[in-house]
Amino acid sequence: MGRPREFRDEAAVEAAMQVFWEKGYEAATTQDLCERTGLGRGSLYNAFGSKHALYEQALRHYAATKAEAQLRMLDEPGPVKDRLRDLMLGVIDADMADPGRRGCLALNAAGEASGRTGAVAGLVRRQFDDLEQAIHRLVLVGQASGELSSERPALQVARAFQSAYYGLRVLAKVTDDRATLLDVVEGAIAAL
Amino acid sequence: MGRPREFRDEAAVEAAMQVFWEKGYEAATTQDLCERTGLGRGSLYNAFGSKHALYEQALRHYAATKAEAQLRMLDEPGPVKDRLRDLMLGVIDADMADPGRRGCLALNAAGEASGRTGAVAGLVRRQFDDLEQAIHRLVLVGQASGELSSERPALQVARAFQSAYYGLRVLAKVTDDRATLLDVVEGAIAAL
DNA sequence: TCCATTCTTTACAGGTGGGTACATAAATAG
DNA sequence: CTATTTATGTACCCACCTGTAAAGAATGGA
Repeated sequence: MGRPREFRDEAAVEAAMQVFWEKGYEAATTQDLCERTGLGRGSLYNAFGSKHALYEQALRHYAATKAEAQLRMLDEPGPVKDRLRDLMLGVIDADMADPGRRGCLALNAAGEASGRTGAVAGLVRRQFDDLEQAIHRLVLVGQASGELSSERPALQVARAFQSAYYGLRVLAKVTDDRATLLDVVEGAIAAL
Repeated sequence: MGRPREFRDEAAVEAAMQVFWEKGYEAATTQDLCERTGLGRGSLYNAFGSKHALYEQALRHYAATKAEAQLRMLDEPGPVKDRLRDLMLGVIDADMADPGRRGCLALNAAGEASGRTGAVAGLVRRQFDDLEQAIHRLVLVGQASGELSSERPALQVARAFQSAYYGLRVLAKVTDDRATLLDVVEGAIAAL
């Protein structure tokens, strides 16, 4: 009972996520969050408790939407190499189309000192682990079908690819040269 | 003429670099900088002008010391694969020995929104380019001597390795599992 | 010795940060 | 209709942030 919320929690978290994504945790102000969510300070603190708690919610929301979409992309049919290549090409398109060069929120969180301890570190680690597992499964499929060589352990291959993936996202932040990023993609695929 | 400085500029920049490295640009306060450098606010602002200008100096200092040391490591004699492997193994040792998990300052700078525009972005880009060139030279050497296959363009190989290198540094921030990181190393070397 | 110059110290300014208190509004249960 | 519960809006707190002003301390040169 009691007075009902005038907003959807998820919509507010989505808006907050955008703020943290653009500015990072430290640089984002509670005023930014109020403006973007459309909430007054009272409502925002009543609903989420603190800036940091809202940040954690935003990271969870990112995992459940953006990161999840990436993982689903890997489950589509077709050759394993094509799926992994499409994952990287999709990232290049998305990152270069974004004028703010926000990159990956989880990766940004890992970069800030506040993201290397406590609950945030756990959320980031989980997203990294999920990606590792998804790639690992895919490599196993490729090795089973004979598309990929089975000379090296699947987990090692998966981890090397994952690493190249994060490196790609880092590079996409500082370079405007698509050719550089495409070299990374072809290099990573050739290494499978 | 005039009253002489009571400190060495480089020592102050080194101390400031440590602060930015540990906390990031946004979270570092001018008070942190004063305490760590041992300077009063007046001296600090007189010498460096602003927090942001000092940040740029710190990045330059990082490039001239830490990053430069990495590049020199690549110039030592021996097989190309060994040199590139040692680069990565050195990073694993350094990153895991660091309780603060600070990682690479340039990479951290790229993660913060303030590091994606203006002078800071340029400084970061330059460090990335320097590493790309160093690896590229090394791959060319390896291909010329026959140690590495010449099937793929040296620049592509170099860029893929560089990408894995940055991915490794990202992963080193969130995982405590050395085996994961060693997989990345072996995967990246095998891809040469 | 006196001056111009540069550095150091201290105090402070103006603004902004995250967070809270409180009065008011909107709903339900009885 | 009243009591209770929950949400909203406003006003506010106070700690802290970056940057500056001003006065005193060292230097070199005339």
